[in-house]
Amino acid sequence: MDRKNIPRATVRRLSLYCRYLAEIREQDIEYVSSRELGGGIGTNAAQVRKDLSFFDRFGTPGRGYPVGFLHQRLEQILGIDGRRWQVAIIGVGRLGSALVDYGGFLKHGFHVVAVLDSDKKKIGQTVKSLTIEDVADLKAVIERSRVDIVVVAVPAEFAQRVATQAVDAGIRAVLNFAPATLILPEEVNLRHVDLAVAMESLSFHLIR
Amino acid sequence: MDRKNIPRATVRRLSLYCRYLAEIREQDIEYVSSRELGGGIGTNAAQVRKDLSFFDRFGTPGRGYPVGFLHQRLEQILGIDGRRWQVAIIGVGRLGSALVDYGGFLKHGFHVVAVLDSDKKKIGQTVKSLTIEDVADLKAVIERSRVDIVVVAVPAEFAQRVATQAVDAGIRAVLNFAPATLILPEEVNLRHVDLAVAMESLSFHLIR
DNA sequence: TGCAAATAGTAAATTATTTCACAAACTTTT
DNA sequence: AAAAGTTTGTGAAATAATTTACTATTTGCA
Repeated sequence: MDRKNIPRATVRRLSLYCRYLAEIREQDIEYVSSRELGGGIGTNAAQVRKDLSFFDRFGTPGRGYPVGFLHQRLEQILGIDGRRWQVAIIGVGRLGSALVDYGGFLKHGFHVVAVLDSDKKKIGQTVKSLTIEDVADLKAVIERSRVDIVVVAVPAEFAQRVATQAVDAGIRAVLNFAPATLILPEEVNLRHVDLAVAMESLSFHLIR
Repeated sequence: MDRKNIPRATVRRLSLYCRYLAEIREQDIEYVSSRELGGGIGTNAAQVRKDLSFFDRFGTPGRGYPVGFLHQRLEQILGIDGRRWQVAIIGVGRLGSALVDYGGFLKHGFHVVAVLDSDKKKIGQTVKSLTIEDVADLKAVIERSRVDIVVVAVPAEFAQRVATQAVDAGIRAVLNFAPATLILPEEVNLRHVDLAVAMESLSFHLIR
């Protein structure tokens, strides 16, 4: 696989291509053109070809891309082929618990292996057969359960603290749901799922 | 306010600046430099100045930006100043219900005024003093409740259908939580909050 | 087999976004 | 009141991402 700098937008689209391919694979479609594939995720043929060209030559001129093969290769490229990512969710509020049994997790090789909170009343209870642990023991939990990815679902004011603790415990990938900007070392992979930002962007465009 | 084409990334950052300003405003800080403001959201001073320069000259050389004033102006620019956006949530599964009483909504002028589902067992029940309505009545609900923004929180296979119905009923802004690409007319504002894409992007970078 | 149609791959052009660099404006100090 | 120190706003430069345009393959059919 490639060392080149892949645009972040390209990586995002790879996920979307992959999802679309899974769908049409179900329908036993064998080949798909860059035009169809682009149309399926709301972009164009040139973008598809450029995105894929970062990795390999997957297609056949005159025919398009072999659906099954490309799907498989994209799963490899995305690191969701057979691999098993261990996820810890910090913060078992409404959102946190919704995430624990979010079906999409398991389907793509992401396994929730630990759930943590700071609320003494919640610690010890179980969610989906996982015992809620004390966030004070974060480092121990991360090591014991070999966590790869930490999901931050705590209130904004605690988000930076738990994220920093997770990184100190060796975590290299963080998905943040808290409405807060996290400042973490460069080398840590950080993604935000920010409802407020999305809503405000809609608001911004609606009034124009 | 301006007609120019504002980069999407700039709009995203405006939200973050706004949030950061709200925080330091609480601490009665009166001025903030572009450097501090950038640092606060993980970008740099030049980016801050360029972003703000799309709209107006807010700062004072040698001093920085007046916190309260800039915060207020950004709220205006984002359309979250006193205005009241009416939101309908379609799909009252785990995620949908988590969203209904997501505090951050109300705080920024977004009011959930309707909740819909297709499940006969859920229709008629109440969530946060809202009666769950039949998604078959979507158009009527949107008109009656003067909905501005529709949040799609249904399973992927139904997402396109309800989104299209919402647009047909006059909706111009959609926030999609379903793991599906929605194809909607250009002029409709569409944002995705896509957990799978975020996780896969982390996975992609972790294996490199 | 040969020819028309379709489509991938890619270099170059274009467009968009970010960063640089510096003059002008303002504050603070002496 | 002048000098020194900050920090903004902004054109220009640099970088990044997308789109265009064209070549080369491959298919499918006569």
